[in-house]
Amino acid sequence: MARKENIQNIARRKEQIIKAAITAFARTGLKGTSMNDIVRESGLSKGAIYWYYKSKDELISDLLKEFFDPEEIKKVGEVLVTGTALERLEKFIGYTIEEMNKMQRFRPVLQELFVIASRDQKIRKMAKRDFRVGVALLQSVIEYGVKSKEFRKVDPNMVAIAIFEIIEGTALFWSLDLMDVDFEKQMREGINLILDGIKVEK
Amino acid sequence: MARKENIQNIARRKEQIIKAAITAFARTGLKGTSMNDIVRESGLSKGAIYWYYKSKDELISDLLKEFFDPEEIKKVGEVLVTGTALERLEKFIGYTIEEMNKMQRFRPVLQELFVIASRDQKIRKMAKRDFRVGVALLQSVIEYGVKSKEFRKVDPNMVAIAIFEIIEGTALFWSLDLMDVDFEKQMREGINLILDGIKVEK
DNA sequence: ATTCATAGACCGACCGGTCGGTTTATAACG
DNA sequence: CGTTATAAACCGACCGGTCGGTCTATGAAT
Repeated sequence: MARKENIQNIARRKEQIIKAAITAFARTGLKGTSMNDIVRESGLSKGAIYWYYKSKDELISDLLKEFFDPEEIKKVGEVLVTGTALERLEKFIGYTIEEMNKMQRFRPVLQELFVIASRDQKIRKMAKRDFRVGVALLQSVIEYGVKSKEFRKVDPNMVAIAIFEIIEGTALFWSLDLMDVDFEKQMREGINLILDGIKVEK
Repeated sequence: MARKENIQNIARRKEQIIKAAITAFARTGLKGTSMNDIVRESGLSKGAIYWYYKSKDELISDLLKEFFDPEEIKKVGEVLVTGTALERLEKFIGYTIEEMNKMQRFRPVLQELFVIASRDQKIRKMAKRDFRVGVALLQSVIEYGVKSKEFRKVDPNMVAIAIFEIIEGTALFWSLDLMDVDFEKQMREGINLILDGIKVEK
């Protein structure tokens, strides 16, 4: 027999290509980036890229998994099972801010994926699943707070979505450099505004 | 004498082209829509469109003014000078919801403009000016509420931005069909959550 | 141990087609 | 007739994708 297929190497190469693609996409947008741009950015040849991905669409499909990965947020959920509701929320917010900072450069790509999602049912479904996992996570923390009498009786789903709106809204305004204030501060204070309204006075 | 330049007619034609462009862009995106698509949608010829706009970029530039028009929001400001702070806010929210419903079909175009704005300084400046006018408006209402003792002492700028985040966040989730609840209800309740926290108890 | 055969990994010139934009022809109207 | 307005044919640049070919790791045969 001849040379064996090196699965580990395939994964490494695909990662190399995806990373180059995200960088290029962040710079010039999904449609504005040609395969030749990705070729240049990756340091590989066009033939190599088409060896691993049979089309630009397939490449983008793979890239989507990096952005809409419910598994990752589920892992966060596992950590949110100790402490008061407020402490759990603080942990969640801390994680979110950390993640946002890490992804800042690629935020325009995510925003563009939202646009595509509004036209493409398949992508919209991925975004929806991701959204639902996140909301469910926050919702469970709010529910816990209501049960432990930290929060007054509220609709946990609605509150969870509202907090998510603050998070996504802050990220949007931040990526457009609309606010003069610090992104982390604005996000924390925005969420606290909501929490102030549902906290039970001592 | 030459035929008189019919300014009214030019404006009508331009509007016809812009309207067709927005419709086409909403369907297939800015880059994904060719000039020929716009030609088809408008019912005019390519020559006609290039008679009124000398490039696709110039067309998009004109289109931007429809989406980032500070004058329009300023008009709303003029109406928000009577009643209690809460009544003024209610007026503002009502106007926002009405506007969102009207623009629903074109929301993906706006979202796409945000993406472009994150890469294009000129467009970002337009978005920023629009944002600032809106925030200033909301902020003045909050300030009024603080002065009239309806609201407790809060940072009006921060609260205004938070409300805007709820608005934009709801619009985003709505356009992606992420929420199962009604968009208007979610938006109102999200904002009320914030207001509950800053209202002075009677 | 050396040679050979095979298939995975990779390269870059090239192709058909589409794009934004231009030019040319013609109609409408003063 | 000259000007304004519109339509249609056309252009070069560029795009996604292909394809013939090269290189290299590895098992089989000698």
